[in-house]
Amino acid sequence: MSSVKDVAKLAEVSVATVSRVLNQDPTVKTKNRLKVLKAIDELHFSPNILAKNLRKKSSSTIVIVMSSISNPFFADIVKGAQEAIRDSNGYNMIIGTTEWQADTYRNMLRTNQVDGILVISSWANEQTIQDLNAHYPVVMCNEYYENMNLSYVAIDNRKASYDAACELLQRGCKHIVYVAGAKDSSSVKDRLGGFKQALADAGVTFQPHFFVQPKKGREEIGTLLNDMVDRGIPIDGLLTHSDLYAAHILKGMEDRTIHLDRKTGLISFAGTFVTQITSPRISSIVQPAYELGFTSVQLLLRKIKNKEIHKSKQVILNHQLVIRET
Amino acid sequence: MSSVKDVAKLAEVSVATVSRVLNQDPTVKTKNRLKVLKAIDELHFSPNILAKNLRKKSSSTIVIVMSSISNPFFADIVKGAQEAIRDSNGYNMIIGTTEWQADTYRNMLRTNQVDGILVISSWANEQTIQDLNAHYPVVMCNEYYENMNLSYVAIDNRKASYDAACELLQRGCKHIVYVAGAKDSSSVKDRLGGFKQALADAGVTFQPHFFVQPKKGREEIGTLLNDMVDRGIPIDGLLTHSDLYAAHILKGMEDRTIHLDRKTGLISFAGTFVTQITSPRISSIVQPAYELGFTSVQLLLRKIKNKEIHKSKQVILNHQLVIRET
DNA sequence: CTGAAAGCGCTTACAG
DNA sequence: CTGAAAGCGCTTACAG
Repeated sequence: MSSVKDVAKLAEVSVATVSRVLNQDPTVKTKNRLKVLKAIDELHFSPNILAKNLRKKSSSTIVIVMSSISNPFFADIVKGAQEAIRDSNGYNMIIGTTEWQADTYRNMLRTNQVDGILVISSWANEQTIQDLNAHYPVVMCNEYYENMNLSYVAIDNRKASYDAACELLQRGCKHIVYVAGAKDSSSVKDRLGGFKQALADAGVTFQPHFFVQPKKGREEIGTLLNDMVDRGIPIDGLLTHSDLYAAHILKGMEDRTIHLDRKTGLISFAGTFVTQITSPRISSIVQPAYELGFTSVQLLLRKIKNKEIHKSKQVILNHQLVIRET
Repeated sequence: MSSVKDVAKLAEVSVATVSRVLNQDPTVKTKNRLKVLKAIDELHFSPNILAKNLRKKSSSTIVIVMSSISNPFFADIVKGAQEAIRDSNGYNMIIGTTEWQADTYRNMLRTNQVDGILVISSWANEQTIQDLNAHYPVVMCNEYYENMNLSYVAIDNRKASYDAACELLQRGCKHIVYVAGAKDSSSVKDRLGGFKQALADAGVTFQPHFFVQPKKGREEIGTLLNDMVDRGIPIDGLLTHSDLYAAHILKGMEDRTIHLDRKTGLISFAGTFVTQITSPRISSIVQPAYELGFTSVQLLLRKIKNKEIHKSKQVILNHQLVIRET
């Protein structure tokens, strides 16, 4: 419960000197420094961060917003982010929830509760991001918006999707269903673009009814696909936006005639642990989740430290096509 | 960038009045209130939370500590917690990481950055919890410590484990391997206790070499179990501390002679989505993750609001044995 | 019902 | 190298 005042009194110096010791100001004479350190120790003093941030108008804290905490892919990104924070010496990170509105985050930034914001995936619309990005340090991870001088870290989703589609086409798949993500984010668009491109390059016509976008949740996929099977539409390949989609498809298809293996391929994004516990194990475009998080935080911290709000940088990390049992 | 001072000037009242309007003080005359509200609107003012908390010595924020963000069971708990926070009108929640040391949390509590702490699972040792619990509002979720007047929410792990073991015994399993959690937490102990009790009640001797505790990570389980199989030790049932253990066992055993189905049973804790995407689907003790989180936050908020640091309450929620395909 | 003033616990020009 | 003082943006007794 002690404050700098108490420490100052005990150490027989001014509060200014205490503050200087706290902030490693080299001008403090060793003798005084030692006295202060001793007093701090005796009183079990530690500074009030609230007061410090209020005064300094900065918090050495970033907030990371995730659309869904239960997605294992995001969890891996967070691990990378944590590591970068640990390497940052002095910065902290809090995890915000999507429950909070954009206003909450804007306020946190405005009042210096946090110095910057890392947006993982598509939590907010373009307008919101643009608004935040104009005034505060923002980095997006995994998704992006064009034409707004935004810093982001992602993979080349178009290329990744193209690669996956080529793999399926090479296996001889002709009737490939594309299961898109629920929201119309950049990754959803880019991946669909890459998929179509691969078909076109292989001389295969893209059939609109092979495009499936479950807007209401994972359960819907099963229904949608089973409908297709029941209507006699042939399916000999699938490319899905997420591992969990793929896992649910695998389960949903189990008691149908369609059998998903290495011939009738199933490839998913993003290669989390989920792809390793299903039977068969799911082939996937593995995204460097850890690096995505790590690099994003590096970018954000650089922005904050160098006060480069209006300087943006884009980093594209490499993906990898890993063939497992589908 | 405006402050109460700016608002006061524009509304032609004192900052005290502005503050009163901000805090819904009913004594402010309607005319003044309207003037203030208008000024707030015009200036796009919103209060600086840092300054407010510093002055009020409370933050209306709780922090939730999780041992692992990537565990789907914990993610479900967090969802419940979020819902309770939303119902709380006015409280916020931040998610802390295990990276932070106990000191960080103690400091957050001491300097009113947060009003209370919710500890999910076993993040800290008994001494740390006791220390925090003596001075600040603490609630534990999913785990507990005895003899320290601690509030917690959990299931009856002993009973749950007993139930699961009985199911296996009833199926005729004689050689049941028990795969314990890595840390020696209350749930790990209680579940082992329940398991042993069930064996005893059924007249089956507990064999120490049927107790497996992978301390180094999930990968170890496969090795440990395969060793047993290779040494000719018969296994006709398994009870595991987590869904992920079970999922990995299922994969690890695939190419062994042992086949895990509804006869040679496999039952896991806690029934997350993981148990539904494996083949076969894993039977499990389903824990009410959402309710665990929800109830924990309720308990914590009550403690904070009523300033009942030294009054503790324990809530035991019901578990459920769900038989799927193992 | 309202305002002037003190204070939450820090940091930082400024003067010496 | 150090201290007195101002100030970050709020809230809250206190007096009127």
